[in-house]
Amino acid sequence: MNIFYRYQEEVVKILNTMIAGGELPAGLDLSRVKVEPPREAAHGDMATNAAMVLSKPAGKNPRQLGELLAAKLKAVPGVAETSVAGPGFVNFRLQPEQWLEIIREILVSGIHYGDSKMGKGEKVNIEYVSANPTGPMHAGHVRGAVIGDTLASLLEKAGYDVTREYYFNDAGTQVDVLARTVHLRYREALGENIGDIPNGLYPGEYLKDVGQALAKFDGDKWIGKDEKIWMEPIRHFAVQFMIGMIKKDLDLIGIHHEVFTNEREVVENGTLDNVFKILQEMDLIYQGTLPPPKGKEMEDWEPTELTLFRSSRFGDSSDRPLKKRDGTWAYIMPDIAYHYDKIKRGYKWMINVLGKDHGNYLDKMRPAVAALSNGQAKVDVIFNAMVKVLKNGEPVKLSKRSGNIITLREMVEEVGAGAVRFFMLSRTPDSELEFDFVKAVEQSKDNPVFYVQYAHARCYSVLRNARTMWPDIDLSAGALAKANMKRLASEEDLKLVRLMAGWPRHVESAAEAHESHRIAIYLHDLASEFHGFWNKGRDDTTLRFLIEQDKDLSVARLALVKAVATVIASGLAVMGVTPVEEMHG
RNA sequence: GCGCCCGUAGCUCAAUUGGAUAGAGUGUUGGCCUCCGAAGCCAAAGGUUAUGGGUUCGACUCCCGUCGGGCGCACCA
Repeated sequence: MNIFYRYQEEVVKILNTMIAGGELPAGLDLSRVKVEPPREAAHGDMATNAAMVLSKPAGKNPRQLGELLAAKLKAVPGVAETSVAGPGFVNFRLQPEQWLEIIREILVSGIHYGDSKMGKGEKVNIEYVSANPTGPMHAGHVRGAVIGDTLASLLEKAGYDVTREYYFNDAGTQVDVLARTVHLRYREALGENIGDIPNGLYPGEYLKDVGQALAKFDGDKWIGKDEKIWMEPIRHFAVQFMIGMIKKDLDLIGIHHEVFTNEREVVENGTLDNVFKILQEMDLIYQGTLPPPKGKEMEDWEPTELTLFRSSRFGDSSDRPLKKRDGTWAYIMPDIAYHYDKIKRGYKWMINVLGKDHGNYLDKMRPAVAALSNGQAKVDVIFNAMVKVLKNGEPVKLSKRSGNIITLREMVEEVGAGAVRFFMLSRTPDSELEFDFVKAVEQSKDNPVFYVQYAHARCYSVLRNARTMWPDIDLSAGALAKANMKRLASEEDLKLVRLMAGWPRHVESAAEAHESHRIAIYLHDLASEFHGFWNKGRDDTTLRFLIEQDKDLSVARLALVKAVATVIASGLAVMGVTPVEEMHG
């Protein structure tokens, strides 16, 4: 259990005793009482807001209440000293052993340090990538892919039951275009001179592979036939091929979805009709005419009676059409049906990672999900902004082979999967990101991937040197956990430990906010603290990790170093980045 | 015009979801290698958090207005 909760419980226990003893009025709401690390380390190890939160309902001066609480808190085992500060914060320090215990916990838990039960095993569905199967993965897809995949890992670490899902549209006009292009490439594969790819078809040369595969598979059976005959089989063939290609691309950055759902299936298996019926039975469907959009000049607007969904009952700005005027389904209908399918599969949260240009997707889905789940399920959408791909500050030249895009494969081959993933998480999703091929492999502190990896490698460097110094030393986590941690008495030691003690809190708050990029920020902080410690050892020999004359202290420091490496590895694991034990090059 | 997102150091971005003196990197200035990896570290400097109100013990964070930017705006995917 995370150490802050432990002391939060102690604080609540004290408050309850005070209520029982009449020092505080009964019926106080203690849910807002928190124990957190103070912003300034100088204030203490932990701080509680209890006195400030309760002063009004308890009718007491916050400082006085704080003094009362501080006095009682001081008697709690493990607490070294307490004080009241500012508007009524109760700050307290723990006995160093309390902190040092964290090192043992990290060593024993390994990469699972920071795992939480916050999610209570609730089912969460994260849908990401979801690119249409018409081409290879490219720069435009990578960011959402990494954000979604990392969020999935993060939520798993926080105790949710996560499904990684990919939804692709194989029912729209784009896949028909794909089929036509593939037919052309197929004729080419069979020796025909097709000339330039006509406008409106996909120019990328990657479709040559599909054409060739089709030629090998079906021979010349589609030559000279009418489109009506070959459209469906070739579309199917091409879509399957592209999905296979996308899976291979995603594998390059370690992304593996568990469930692939296609739109055609949702339509053909009747889910869509079923959902419409359900909405009708709920009396949420009617025939009506919407007012024109406010203020916008619509030259072609004319009042039309459409089949409408009463989404405004669920917070939407207006009702929405589910059928076009010709009676066919509006485009949001399959999406609604798909979400209904997810609801039926038991998800409490449905998270969707989309590009910023999808604007009001959330507004459209939320009412439908609220209606269809009876308010039980929630949708969230993470919108991510564009990635600008640069090389030394200059826009990267586009590749002909892939159809004038920068493919994921090129990115990974040039800088490695770890750097790609780390960079994609280095900013909040909604801000634009520059991905520079040169910077991503630069070996300096400007490069956050390098900086964090370097800290990890340095840890292992220390461990290697320890073995040189004491060839028979046992560096296993189990052995190091038995080190004499009390020797870690310097402020530098404790700063690192406190930071690592906060890892479980970061995991939980990042998971709750659905913000995977915070992991990268935390790791950067930790790496920075470690590099700082390392350099202090240059001036002050008592702060070296390895001190030949003092093996007892050295072993304790080795435990600390191993713990740092473990927490970094734990964070990188969430990000899907492999930690390195040595830098090379 | 309506809705959503955003506005933080010269630049690129954080800020433990309402906490105490708003932090990193870059750029500028000055230091640190007989020493576990200087691929790094330390120090100085840089701010009325776009702006005006409000909510409360306390606001970058929540609410309202204004200014500025991005995206989306009946039935097109």
